[in-house]
Amino acid sequence: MARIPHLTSAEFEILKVLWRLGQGTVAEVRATQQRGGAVPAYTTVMTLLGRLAAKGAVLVDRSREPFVYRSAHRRESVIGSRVRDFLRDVFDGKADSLVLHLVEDEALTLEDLRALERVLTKSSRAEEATTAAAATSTRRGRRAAGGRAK
Amino acid sequence: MARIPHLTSAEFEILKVLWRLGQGTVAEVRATQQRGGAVPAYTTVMTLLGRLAAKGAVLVDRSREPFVYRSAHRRESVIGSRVRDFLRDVFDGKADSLVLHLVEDEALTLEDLRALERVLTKSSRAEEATTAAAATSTRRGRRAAGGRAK
DNA sequence: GCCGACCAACTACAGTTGTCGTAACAAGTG
DNA sequence: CACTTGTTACGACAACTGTAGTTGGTCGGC
Repeated sequence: MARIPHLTSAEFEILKVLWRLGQGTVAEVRATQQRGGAVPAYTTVMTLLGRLAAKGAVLVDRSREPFVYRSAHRRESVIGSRVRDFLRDVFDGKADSLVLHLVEDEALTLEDLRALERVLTKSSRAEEATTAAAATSTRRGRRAAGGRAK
Repeated sequence: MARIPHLTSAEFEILKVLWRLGQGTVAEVRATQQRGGAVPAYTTVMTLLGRLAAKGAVLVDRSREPFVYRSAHRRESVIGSRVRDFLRDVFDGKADSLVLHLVEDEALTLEDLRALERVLTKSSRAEEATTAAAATSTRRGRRAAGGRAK
């Protein structure tokens, strides 16, 4: 599980664009960056992509010019890392505390929670089915649920 | 609803201590700061408390020496602000996306979710009851569920 | 064969953050 | 009283961040 380097907020924004595009040149990233109003200078985007490349967060294809950049990690991994950090810093690592807060703060309703649960119940059943199928056929299986802290 | 100023991570740690203590002097905060191993220098804590005071995040009682500091905002408010920022930056403001991620990332199990729901269902019923009682008796009421975005 | 459009490499720079060191002062102690 | 101890007020600083200007090379045209 590759460790995700620390990303500043400007860098993270760049990554989000890269995930959206799949990959892109400095100019493409710059054009896609849709934050309200001002587009950052070309060199600003370049600097950021350079820093990201330096810390291994993006890969650069220098065989083509202009260089083509893409994220070195899947979106889910990076976001997962951010969530874990946030959880550790703010909720002492306890995910249920966060969800509880969300509901109490009315960012989420009880109904949202139930809807989510329905979706998840269904998908988890589907996954069990495919896992079982895979197990009996290809014997490939998938990584079982790892041990979660506390 | 007082706007919470932006807090750096070191500043937030100080606030956490202050909430734990209720209030405290530089020395007390410093002693309570329990991060693994190294205690920060006395002046480091002072600088941080000073910066927090400067941005209105903590209140200082200078009538007593050593000065006594305490958070200017309730824990829930500050955390709520942090959560909202995080949600906006990482999940496009969608709380349900975050919870979905949590479950998919196994930080939370379906069972945790159900347990949470049970707790919340019970407390929301209790709140309804008290609200109704308050409404019929003192006419005081409480802020109704505010409009949530989207 | 010079020109403007692109592009990568550097350099720059002010602001922010995390951590301290020093000076100066009040109170307690031998 | 000379010292030690606990405090506040300031100043410092290196690392990190967000943003961008400058330099110098390439390439397709006119």
